[in-house]
Amino acid sequence: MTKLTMQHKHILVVEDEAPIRDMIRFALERSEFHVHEAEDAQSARLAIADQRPDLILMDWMLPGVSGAEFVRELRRDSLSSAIPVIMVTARVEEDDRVRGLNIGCDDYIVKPFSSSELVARVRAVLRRTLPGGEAETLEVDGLRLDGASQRVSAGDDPVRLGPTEYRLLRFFMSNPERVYSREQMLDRVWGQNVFVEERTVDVHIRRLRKALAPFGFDRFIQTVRGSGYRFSSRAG
Amino acid sequence: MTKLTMQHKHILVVEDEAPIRDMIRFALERSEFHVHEAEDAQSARLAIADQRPDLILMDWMLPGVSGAEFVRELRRDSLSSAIPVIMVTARVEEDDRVRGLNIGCDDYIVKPFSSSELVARVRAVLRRTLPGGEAETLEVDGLRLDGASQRVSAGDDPVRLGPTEYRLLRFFMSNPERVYSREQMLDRVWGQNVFVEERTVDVHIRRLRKALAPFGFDRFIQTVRGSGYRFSSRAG
DNA sequence: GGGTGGTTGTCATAGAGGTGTCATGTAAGC
DNA sequence: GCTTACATGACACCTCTATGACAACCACCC
Repeated sequence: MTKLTMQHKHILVVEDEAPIRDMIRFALERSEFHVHEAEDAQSARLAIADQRPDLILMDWMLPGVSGAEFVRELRRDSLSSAIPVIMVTARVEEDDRVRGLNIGCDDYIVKPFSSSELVARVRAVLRRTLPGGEAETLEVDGLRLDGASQRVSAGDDPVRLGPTEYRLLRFFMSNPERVYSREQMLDRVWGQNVFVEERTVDVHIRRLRKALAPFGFDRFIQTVRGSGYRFSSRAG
Repeated sequence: MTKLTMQHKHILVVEDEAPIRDMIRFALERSEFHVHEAEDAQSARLAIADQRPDLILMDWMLPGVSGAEFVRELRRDSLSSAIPVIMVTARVEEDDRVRGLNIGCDDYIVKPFSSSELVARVRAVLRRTLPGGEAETLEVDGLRLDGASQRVSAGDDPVRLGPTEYRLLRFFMSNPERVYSREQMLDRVWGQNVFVEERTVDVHIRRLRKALAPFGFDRFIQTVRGSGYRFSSRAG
């Protein structure tokens, strides 16, 4: 497990209104987070590539792109697909659109909010997503997932995985010995509020198993009938 | 088998102000949840024992006990320790709120809130906590049931169980040394209001015994003629 | 622009696997 | 010995999962 202090975590605030940005910065820094700022999508992209923040706090309304679109973009890129996102919305925007669309954010917070609420939600999301930061290297019995290079290998042989299978495996390896329902997996691998059939998980499980099978590692991906799946190096 | 869809989940609303209770009930029922209500801690206790809700929505300020205290109480009792709790707080109470997520509740929501925010948070929490229910690990004399991985092992050997047998064993292990009638077992293992022959319990008892027999643990499942069954590590 | 190779989500279908009920065998209590 | 209650094996039904195929989509290159 990584360091338990979530202080010193880097948070990127993407918000075009300076007063709100300041308020957020003040609240977070008082709680000992490191804060970076971006006013628009473009500078956010740079900041992400540059700083590799641990969490992104993003306004729903950005000049140019909509928040939803931007989150989708982030999720597509393997560099940023693992970074949790908290969406900031105004109360008036807070209806169907925000949560009906395919946004893959991890939580959201409604303006106006108090600084303690902000900090609490940031902490909660970090707590949920922390283990398996992203750059970490995970290894189980010769199956190695290198977060920095985004590569998976079995012994000396490389394992070819699609982006989704990679994220799925990373999720499993950072949360082993534990059953997850298809719904939970959609939340944590695909992103929250994404409208995807639950059965789609089965298909990606199969693809992951297929890629691991030549090395015998498909035995790690275990089906728990009626509940979901589990990653475990021990026998089923 | 019971359907696992999130609709039809039972939610207990613990709130002393009738208007807010009504608003919550309206919002949740429109989203096809079943709602039960309680005005204070005492009637909440009864409702929990009686209805076994899937989620509790609790006001921070209750007459008598504080919400925090009540959550702590719920977490201590094995009957309720696995039920997720969303705390409802007023904006003025926000100082306490930060502690909210450390208190043992799963999320919180600030008054005034919109019904869509309420429903979204309820759904999110249910999604996170769905499978398996209890995550705690139970062990008796080398027979181990691990809630997180939904796995049962006898010493080092895994024990293969179907879903129903797993739930049955978990029920037994968390309520040992006590006789339960077939009807009680149907209620607590199959779910209330399920139309199943009482004799079916016998069959699942047999299946459980069969799975445990290779390790000698079938002796824990004891028949009490005329009454039902009992789980006990002591001789029958 | 139009391929091209790769990835993704959905569906249809096949196939395990689990479930509830019954018929029959066996033990317990009187 | 008789009655009643439980144990057990078999079985038809049904739910859940595995798998292959496919069309839509994307990034990239010619």
